[in-house]
Amino acid sequence: MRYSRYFIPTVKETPSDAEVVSHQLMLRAGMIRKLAAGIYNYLPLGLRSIRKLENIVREEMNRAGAIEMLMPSVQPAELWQESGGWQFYGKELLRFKDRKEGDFCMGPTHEEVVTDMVRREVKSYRQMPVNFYQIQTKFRDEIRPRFGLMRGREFIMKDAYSFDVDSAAADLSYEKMFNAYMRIFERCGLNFRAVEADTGSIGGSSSHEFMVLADSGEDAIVSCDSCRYAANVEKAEVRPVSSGSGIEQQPLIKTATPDKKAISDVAAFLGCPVESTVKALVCTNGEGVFVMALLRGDHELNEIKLKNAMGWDEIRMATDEEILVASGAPVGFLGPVGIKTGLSVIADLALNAMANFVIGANETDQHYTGANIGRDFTPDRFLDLRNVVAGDACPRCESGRMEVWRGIEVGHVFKLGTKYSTALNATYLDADGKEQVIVMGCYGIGIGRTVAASIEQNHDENGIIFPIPIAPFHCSVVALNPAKDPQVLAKAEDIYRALESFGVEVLFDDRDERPGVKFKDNDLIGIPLRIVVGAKGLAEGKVELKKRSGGEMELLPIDEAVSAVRRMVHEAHSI
RNA sequence: CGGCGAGUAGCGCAGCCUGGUAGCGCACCUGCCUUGGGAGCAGGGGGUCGCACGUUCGAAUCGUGUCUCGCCGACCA
Repeated sequence: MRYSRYFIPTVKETPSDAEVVSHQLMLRAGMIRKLAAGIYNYLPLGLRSIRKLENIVREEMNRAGAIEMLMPSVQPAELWQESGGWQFYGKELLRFKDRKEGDFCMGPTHEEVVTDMVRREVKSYRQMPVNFYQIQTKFRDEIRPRFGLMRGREFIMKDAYSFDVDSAAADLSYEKMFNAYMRIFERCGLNFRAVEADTGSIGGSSSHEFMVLADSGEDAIVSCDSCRYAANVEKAEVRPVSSGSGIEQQPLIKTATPDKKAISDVAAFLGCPVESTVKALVCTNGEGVFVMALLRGDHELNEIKLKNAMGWDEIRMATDEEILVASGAPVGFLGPVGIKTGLSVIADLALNAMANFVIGANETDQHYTGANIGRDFTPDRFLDLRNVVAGDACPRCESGRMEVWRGIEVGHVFKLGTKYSTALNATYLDADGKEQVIVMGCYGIGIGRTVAASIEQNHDENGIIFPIPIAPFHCSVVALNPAKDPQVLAKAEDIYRALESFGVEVLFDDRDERPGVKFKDNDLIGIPLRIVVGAKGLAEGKVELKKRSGGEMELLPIDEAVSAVRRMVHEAHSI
């Protein structure tokens, strides 16, 4: 491709509304342009990267036995009413009417459509297992789209749906997809983790998220430094501690702690470590049910664990007024000792190992010291309620310690079970002629988000550094002062042609621009390899070869430069 | 949906408080010059100041309403 005939509108200045680096760089590199909030044009360069990723995904999905198809982005309301999603989904589902006043929506996902297709066509156990996938545009009317392609409203997604005769077979389908995802993200050259995840509103029995490690990631994940355990913090388990014993119990003493509400202030005021305090938090399901959660002072409540333990659909922290009504105690001085009956108290497992701790006295400006479980109060239940923190012991192996990362969710695999097949009555006849419900799984990859995540992970102060497999071009050939030096232009053109004849995708920078401009542009758009053809080197029959990722610039004879590029591109594709 | 902030040339911004000819840098066009890391000089084009209503002799500037965008929060396969 000749740069002069292509379209790469780069910009020097960083657009003010782009916050994360991948968004800034995709805008600056001329890969995307915003059309409306969370809705983007994919310009030629951006599209090339997206297509590269799509093809990797296709190859691996096909290799894993999935079958490509394409479903509509506009979907009839009837299907969503049948699954219950029409009511459940809320405003994120963009709804509208056609000319005949019929209700439709833009598909935010395709479980309904694919299950409808399957229930019509798949009637026998002989037709399974089967797994359909598509690469398609989804629309979710996010409350707050942000970070460019990372969280758009319209976005490209690969989604796959497996259909099996029973849950053992479904487990196999799940495993195939899991392995395919590992290959996909490895081929993309990404530093990622597959983590256990909460199944959230989509339901189902188990799921893994594929997280690209990046400081700008919206999710916190943890992984063991010695075994393979890794999980989203939402889900990550804490290793149970053995109960403390043999410590002599101190008396329970009510102590004045004037105006000390935050647990760190209380600890500082009383001169004890935060680890010796217990904080009480009140949560509600928003429907009038409240619960008091007890945690060690320095620990953080994991609302999802509490929500799941309570069997609630929703959870939030109670407001100050609600707390006063539910517990009869003022915020900042809450505690379980002598608490209002009817408010259930759940203690985090860490409290098992604690003795003689500080805790709120349910009176303004008062805390207890020397509190002990069993003697002074008894929680209704002990549960794992807190977030894992760095350094925690691994729940799965003996020696491991947990590490904490930020991650960008680029893929998600779910065991769906029979949620949709039951709702939509997708059944088949087994070998005995008996009707059975199909067992499903669903598997998504955010295509645009993965490209953005790659940039998030691979960039420097000059711009993007694409790994070869998803780079829009493999190599650029930069002709220095081509308008003035026909010799340079001619040689550069030869190199361009030679590389293309070997299947290398080349961006030939034949523009009549100053060298500095060309170098800056080529760095910005992140082409992995660069050959510079200049008059000086050419006098010796040599050109420069440099990797965008760094390393030394090499001055090589033309033939050697060409074959080196050919070799590197070939190697990158044979992972 | 709550709190905060912003809408002035393609991009980044000043001007607004204190009403009176709409400005700067980058980008763009022409010419000269320059050519190994976003050069220089000269000239030039481009804006119903988000929209509507109001106050005023006169509104980018003051008031009211509205729309859009962003940040924080809640929310989120």
